[in-house]
Amino acid sequence: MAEDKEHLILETARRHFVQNGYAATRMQEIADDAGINKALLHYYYRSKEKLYDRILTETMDFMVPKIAGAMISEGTFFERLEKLIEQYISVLIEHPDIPFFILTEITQRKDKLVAEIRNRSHHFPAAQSFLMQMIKEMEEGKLKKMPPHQVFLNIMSMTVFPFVVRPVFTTVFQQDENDFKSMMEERKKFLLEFMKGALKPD
Amino acid sequence: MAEDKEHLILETARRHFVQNGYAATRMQEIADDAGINKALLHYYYRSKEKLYDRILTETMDFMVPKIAGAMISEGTFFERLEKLIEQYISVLIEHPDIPFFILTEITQRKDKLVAEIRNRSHHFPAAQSFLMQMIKEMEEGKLKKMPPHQVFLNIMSMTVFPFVVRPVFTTVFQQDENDFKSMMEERKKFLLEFMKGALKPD
DNA sequence: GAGAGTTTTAACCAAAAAGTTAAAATTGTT
DNA sequence: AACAATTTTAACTTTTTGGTTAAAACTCTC
Repeated sequence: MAEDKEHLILETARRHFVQNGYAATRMQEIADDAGINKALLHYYYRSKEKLYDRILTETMDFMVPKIAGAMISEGTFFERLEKLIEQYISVLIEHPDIPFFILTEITQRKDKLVAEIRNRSHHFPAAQSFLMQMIKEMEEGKLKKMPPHQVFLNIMSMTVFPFVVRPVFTTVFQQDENDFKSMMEERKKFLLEFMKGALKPD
Repeated sequence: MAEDKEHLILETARRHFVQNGYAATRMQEIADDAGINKALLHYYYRSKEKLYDRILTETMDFMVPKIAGAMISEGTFFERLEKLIEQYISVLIEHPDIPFFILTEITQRKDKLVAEIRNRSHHFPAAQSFLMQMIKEMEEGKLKKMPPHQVFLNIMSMTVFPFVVRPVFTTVFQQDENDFKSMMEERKKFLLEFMKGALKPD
């Protein structure tokens, strides 16, 4: 029972912080939502900031290895790109609020976020190696020559952005969660084909 | 002098709301930053919410016609795409915080935002017409056949997303504002070429 | 059933922030 | 100079929110 409540609090807090950000999250609401009282909240987690820090750290612990892991596979550039897109979108379908969470708190808590990113610098080589292979295959003529960082930005944009705008998107186009999910499923294959077309040498 | 102060307050409030969002913005900070006192703030704008609403409305009045206007030009699909990318990125270079602002307040004030979007439904045909031409040229074989809404999402992603992640991006890659600006300038031409490669029929 | 650990109750405190007020001071206009 | 409009001053109230406390109640284990 004890760890149950402790865990329940953490998961409820996660939902609130991730969906609403730090400033807009109320301790009372977390308590109400978890069906417990504020006193217990502070019994387990001393303060709002400590609770938030824990969520941020756990989120980074979860996401960074996923992204990095998706970039360090073996094979040709397109084989690696396929894994990256496939794995990345799959994780985001499961956790669609995380990109927005990370972005929301940039302005407020940029220093904290950047520190968390820097703490995980051992994952940086994954992105490096992915970029290097892109550059190599461009030089070998297997891919059309273009600015690698712009291409990288394109890949990131096209995978992550839909999840960032999801709340507007689904509302404006009157989609439900399942419509969006299946559009993102379709998107895995589509994005790879799209990138192949764009990067194929003339 | 009178309208000066009124205007100064509005512009200062705009900066704060746009950069920090509603919840994290303090009326006192707006007053301090504008070099006036809180009393005057309420003398002109009755409450925080009214002030915020005004900023949101003005922002939408500014952005929606810009985006729509960029989509309704004449010419071939690629001519129209060129204008869209060129105009859209130019506006965002001038107002890099706006995409983030709009996104930040989705979760909190989604209803307000969606209402503001719906109020401007007379601009929807612009996007419609842009999509229609894409579909037409796909059917004529001038463009490779692919899901039009996915292509549209790609265009939006690649134009807007860089501005959303700009704060992390510049920090992590130790860029300054000018580095970012020139990267976005380069991006105008790059994106068009990229899209041409991706959409060219085999 | 004794005792440790957990949870609730209910009231409370302190700080932050929004908002109000009234009088005085300043500025602009004629 | 007189008057109206603007702006400041400074103290104040109210609301919201994070955080605390102490006692009681409950639960689980031995």
